[in-house]
Amino acid sequence: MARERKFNTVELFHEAKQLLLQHGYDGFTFSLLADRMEISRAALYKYYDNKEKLITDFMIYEMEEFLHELKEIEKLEGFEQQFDFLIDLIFKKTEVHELIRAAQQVMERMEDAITNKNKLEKLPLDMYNFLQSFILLGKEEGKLKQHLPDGLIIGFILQTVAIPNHFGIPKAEWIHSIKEIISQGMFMNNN
Amino acid sequence: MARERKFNTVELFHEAKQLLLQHGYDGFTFSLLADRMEISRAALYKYYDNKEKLITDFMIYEMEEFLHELKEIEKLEGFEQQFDFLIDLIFKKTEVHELIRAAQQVMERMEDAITNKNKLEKLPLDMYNFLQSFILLGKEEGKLKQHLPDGLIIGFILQTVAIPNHFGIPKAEWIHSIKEIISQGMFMNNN
DNA sequence: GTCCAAAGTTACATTTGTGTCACTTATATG
DNA sequence: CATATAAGTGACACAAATGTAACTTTGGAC
Repeated sequence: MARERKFNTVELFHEAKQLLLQHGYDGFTFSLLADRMEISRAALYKYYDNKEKLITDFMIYEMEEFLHELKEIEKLEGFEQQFDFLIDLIFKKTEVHELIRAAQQVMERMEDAITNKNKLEKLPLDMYNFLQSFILLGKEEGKLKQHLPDGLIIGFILQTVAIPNHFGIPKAEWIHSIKEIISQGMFMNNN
Repeated sequence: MARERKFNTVELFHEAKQLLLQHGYDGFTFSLLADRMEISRAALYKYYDNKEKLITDFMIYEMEEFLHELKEIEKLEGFEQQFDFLIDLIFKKTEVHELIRAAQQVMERMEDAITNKNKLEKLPLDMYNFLQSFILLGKEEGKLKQHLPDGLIIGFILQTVAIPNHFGIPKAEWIHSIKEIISQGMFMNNN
């Protein structure tokens, strides 16, 4: 009983992601977004009170999706299979990491929109906590070194995705080498 | 034969760095910077034509300083000493990495200011090339695995600085564990 | 002490973004 | 086919950033 919508949330979030990755929080504007969507700027205000609301809604959506895919890890048996799955997932969803970074920026300037703030603060920790059971499995199976802090192990793995491949090493070799360094290190064993 | 300056380039770049790290390229403004320096905005235009010029000048300064400190590495004998020096330097100058990231953002929007553009594109590569002789030494001494791509080894080491320490693990333990993972990996050797 | 040149400021025009409101348009339903 | 209603637009007032130009201040040289 009303007119058809010109865009949906998935499209909107897709364009928002591009802009956020390109310009960061401060460079993200409703004008840019509206232009890309080929709608008027005012139309965006029908759905989101302001920039903060839109961005936080988007980030929550994005992180929840990542977390959802991540939960598939539980279906795999044994630490080494889970390890491979995790690395591959991280490289499939390269951006989530940058977005978590951007999320910090947003939170610094958030007084209101408390609902979202709570959710947004909780999600990265949820992810870390969820991954901790994966780390625990690795330590129980005697695969991971006991004395390394869980937080570092998780952070280390997640961070590898951001290593810039300046010399254009082929993706397969790149990921393979990263797995090797993470697991066995870059030193020879001849000391 | 003229009036005394209220600020010097070092102060200026110091404040610029804070702002850039906090707000990124898009959120960096002359107003913010002038406020912090307690000078008028217009005074900045006496020295820099625009935002791009100031930021690129600053980045070149910052990277050159890092490169200069990095060159001290040549005075050290043997790969392992150099390895320790490099890790410590990276953790001392945590921000350089984020700045290199921000530099990419700037370059995308640079048509003019060609002089700076060339210099700015060159510097990260200079750093990589310089570090390659360090990698070469490691491989020659039989300390580093021959088959790992140089670019990955360098990138990997530089990237560790950005791992977020969400759980506040003490700095000494943190850095020590990172060195261990880089060199020996996080897996046990019992496979 | 005068005077020049560089340092700094104030004030203005322009542009870009924000948020709001009155308005128009499309369409499912009766 | 009439109409209620959500979707979308255009236009306004306000705020903030940019770049420039005319102005004032300072301090060393003569």
